Amino acid sequence: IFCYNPILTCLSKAGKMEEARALFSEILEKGLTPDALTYGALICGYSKEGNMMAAAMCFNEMLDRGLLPDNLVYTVLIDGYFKAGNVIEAVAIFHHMKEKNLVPDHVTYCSLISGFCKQGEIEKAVQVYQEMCVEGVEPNIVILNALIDGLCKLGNIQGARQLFDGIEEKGLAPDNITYSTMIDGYCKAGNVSEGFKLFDDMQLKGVEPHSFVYNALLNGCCREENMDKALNLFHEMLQKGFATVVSYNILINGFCKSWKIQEAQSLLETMIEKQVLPDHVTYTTIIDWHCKVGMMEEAYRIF
RNA sequence: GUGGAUCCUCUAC
Repeated sequence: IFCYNPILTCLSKAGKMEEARALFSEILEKGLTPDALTYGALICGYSKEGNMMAAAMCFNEMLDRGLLPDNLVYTVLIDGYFKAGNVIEAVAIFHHMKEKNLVPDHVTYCSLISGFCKQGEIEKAVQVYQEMCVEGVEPNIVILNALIDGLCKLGNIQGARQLFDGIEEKGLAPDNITYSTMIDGYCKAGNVSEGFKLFDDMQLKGVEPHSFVYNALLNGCCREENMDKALNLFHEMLQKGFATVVSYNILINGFCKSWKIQEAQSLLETMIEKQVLPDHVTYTTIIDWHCKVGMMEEAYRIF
């Protein structure tokens, strides 16, 4: 079993659950006894791919064998249930974990907070955050990022900004994700200039913006249909090597929204030249807009 | 020790 576990872990991590399942059957056929790590690997893998039925079966089998799931197993289950939209089960698992006297850690709390945020239940997320603080788990930057994002996405940009402004007095420092979250929040709220202000601030603080930050701003410019500004930024990105397939997708969509289908089309050719592989988003965007303007022949050709 | 958490783009739902 000690030989099988690491292989199983690798398969689960790579998302190859059919193979993991086959290996697990082989373990049973050989008369070996799976241990907590064996089940842990399977549960992680299934949860990650959103197969919560299979994850739950493994979890129950594990309990039936008298094996004790650790913090990590509970956390991936909570995370998986939230991502599958099953808040009830996620919360039930959290309670189960506490009944077993396990101590939820940063990652567990973060999964709960982010999960509630994505379900639009920000007050629950805040409640968990407060409970976490009472339990003596100090907030870290990842947790604050999750909360800030939740507030932004629910349109509470002021609340997000308050949390953001309080980061340093907690002895923490905003990172690239913090900035890209806030900047995206401002851009989506229609306040692109505040996004650029934060973009300057972060550089003054020595946090070098990476591609997500640029992409958020790029998208902000496109939403304002300010394609000149978008192109300026894009050239900076090209120079710094931060232009990804997402950056191209944002620009292509921006041009399409401004009815500049030709520009979008030539950008598609540029990206191919530059060895940036178009993905399904690129093609969905281009094809969708060709349909919208009635260029069905061309849409089919690209398809 | 090892497996877990947070940010950007399109369409549809």
